[in-house]
Amino acid sequence: MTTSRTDVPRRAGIADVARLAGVSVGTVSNVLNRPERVSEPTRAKVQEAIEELSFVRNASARQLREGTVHTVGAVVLDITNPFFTETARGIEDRLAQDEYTLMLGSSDEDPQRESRLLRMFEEHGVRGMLVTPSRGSLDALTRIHQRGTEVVLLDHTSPVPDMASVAVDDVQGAALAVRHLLEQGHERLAFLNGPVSIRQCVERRDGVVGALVEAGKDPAEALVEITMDSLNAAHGAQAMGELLDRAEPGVTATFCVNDFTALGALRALRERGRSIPGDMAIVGYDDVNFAADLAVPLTSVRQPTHEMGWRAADLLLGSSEPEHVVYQPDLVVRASSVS
Amino acid sequence: MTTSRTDVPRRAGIADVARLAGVSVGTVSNVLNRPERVSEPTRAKVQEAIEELSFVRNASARQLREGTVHTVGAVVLDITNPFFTETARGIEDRLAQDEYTLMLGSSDEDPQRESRLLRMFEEHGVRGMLVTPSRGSLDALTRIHQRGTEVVLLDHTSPVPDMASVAVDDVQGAALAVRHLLEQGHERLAFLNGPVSIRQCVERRDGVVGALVEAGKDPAEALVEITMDSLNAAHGAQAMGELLDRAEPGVTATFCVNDFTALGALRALRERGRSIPGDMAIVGYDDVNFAADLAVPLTSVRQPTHEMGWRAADLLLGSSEPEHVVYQPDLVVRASSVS
DNA sequence: CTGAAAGCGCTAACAC
DNA sequence: GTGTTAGCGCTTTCAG
Repeated sequence: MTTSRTDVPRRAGIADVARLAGVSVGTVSNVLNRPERVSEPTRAKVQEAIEELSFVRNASARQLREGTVHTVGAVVLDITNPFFTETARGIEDRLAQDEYTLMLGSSDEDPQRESRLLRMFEEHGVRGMLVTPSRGSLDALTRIHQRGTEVVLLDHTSPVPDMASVAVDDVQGAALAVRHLLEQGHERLAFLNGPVSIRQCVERRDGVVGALVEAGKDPAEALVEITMDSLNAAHGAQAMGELLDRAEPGVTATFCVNDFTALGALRALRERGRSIPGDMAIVGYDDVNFAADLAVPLTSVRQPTHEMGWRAADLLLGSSEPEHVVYQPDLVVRASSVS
Repeated sequence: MTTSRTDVPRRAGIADVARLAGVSVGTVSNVLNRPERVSEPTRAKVQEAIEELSFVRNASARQLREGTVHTVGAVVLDITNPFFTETARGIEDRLAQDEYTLMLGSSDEDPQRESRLLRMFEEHGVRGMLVTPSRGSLDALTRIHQRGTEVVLLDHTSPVPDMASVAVDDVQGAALAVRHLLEQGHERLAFLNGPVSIRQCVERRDGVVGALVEAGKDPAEALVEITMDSLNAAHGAQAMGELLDRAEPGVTATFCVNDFTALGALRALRERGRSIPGDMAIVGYDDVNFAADLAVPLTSVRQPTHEMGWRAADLLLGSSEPEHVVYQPDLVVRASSVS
């Protein structure tokens, strides 16, 4: 004996509410959207009917009618990367203020996965998208933008003036780190960097070189760069091992392109009995949540991730002129670089 | 001289495509949804028109018509918590397989924020929701479920058989940790735990006590529990300091309710010159990404987070009977607990 | 202040 | 194989 009727009672609609309250659908809609235009008693009746039927608005129908929605799409490279996790939280917090819903996806820098996300967001008619573009996806974004969906680039500067962007200055971040090490009296530096296919690695390299030149040094002499395939602790440890094996004279400080790499470098140093920062000073990048609590607290470059996400969403919802925001990172000095 | 026509050309619809291709809207719809029913030449014409107009389907209209959508909502406590970040990625990966869109929100265990998210998801007519409920929100979820939206509880066992759930056994996780420490020959243990308002803390405590009893020990004697207000490194360090100050005789191992706490405990031990694991063995919980790369690699309880998210989404999309999955955690043994 | 009715863009019968 | 058409649930003129 099935009771399909009560099992899944068709969701009550505005018409059901109107019927129960003894008014027209127009009035119910007014109660929902412009309550001030409805007399107190009718409003009460309608509210009661809404409770009674546990009526839930149908966002699709609303959006179909209104054209625009309270939904924003975001594409990051990988949500498990702390940088993007924090950024996503910033986006979420700004959207919550205006009761917007966040659609989120990770592209993994896979063009196919990325374009699938962009397409889905566009189909859903999002109010706008916040996108960390991977290589070569700007064309697609430009087309989407031309078709009328607002786009804010995340962690990327904009190629065109009418597409907003929020980024952080990687050149400066690396320069801060290197200037700090030079101020501590180090004469030669190592730089554990990632592959040139990663934009951040290229820009941080520019910052490193720039700061050396600015200090009157010849990068060819003062800098030892080691390139890693991947930016994790294992590769960081291996790269530091290689550096120590080379026994480069006078290299007393290392700048690591991110904190995980630095974590590996610290481990390699300890395993070889080197003291930090006595034998080797270390600076990382990202200021991840555990940087301050390591055996030797790690000096690191901090980026305003939450703020970036917040601001990117704000650019979208604020809907003024497209802006191009570039944040400046900070250096958080800890024991790994000062004695 | 404004060109509002070309500035924001009204998004092309199925009707525009039909007109340009010289066919009817029905045929266009068929090309989109059941291409096999359309002759090759017409399909080509339609595809061409689609390209030409850069037509993008309107998901709202589709959903309104079809009733159901390719959208799933997820509510976690805080996306910046690594546990949920990994879970979210698992959800995302499963959804990607079926071209579903993920709507995501963090509740911060704030009932208001949570119910706002649930309401928005329900209004959007999501296919289902994956929810980590905070205290007392099960009633709301039950109502939503009764109204016809599928619900899968995340990191929480289900109170009713027809609401699916995916959880991990916290009692077992803690028991694994304690058994391991007992096997290493420790006679008395400390347990740095969080407040009873956190379910996990209560269950892990049960696991700790259970494992002691199982080993024939009296928890009142063999266990020193210190309660922390918050589960971060600072509180962990403070709690470990307190433990050392008390100079409890024979306490040679500490189980920390999570890895951040353990990180703080490790720091406190080092600052006081204690050796790890010689003077004090440490076990954490969560196996965060940096656990293996610390100065003393941390033994920790690993939970299949990505898998949990994946499975939760799979329960939803698989749409068979509601299931109640309970995962068993693993203990990852590292240097912090074995000499 | 309230009601009636016209769509928003699309899908799925149902005709042809 | 293709065309016609009736809605999906809601908002919003426009009358009353």
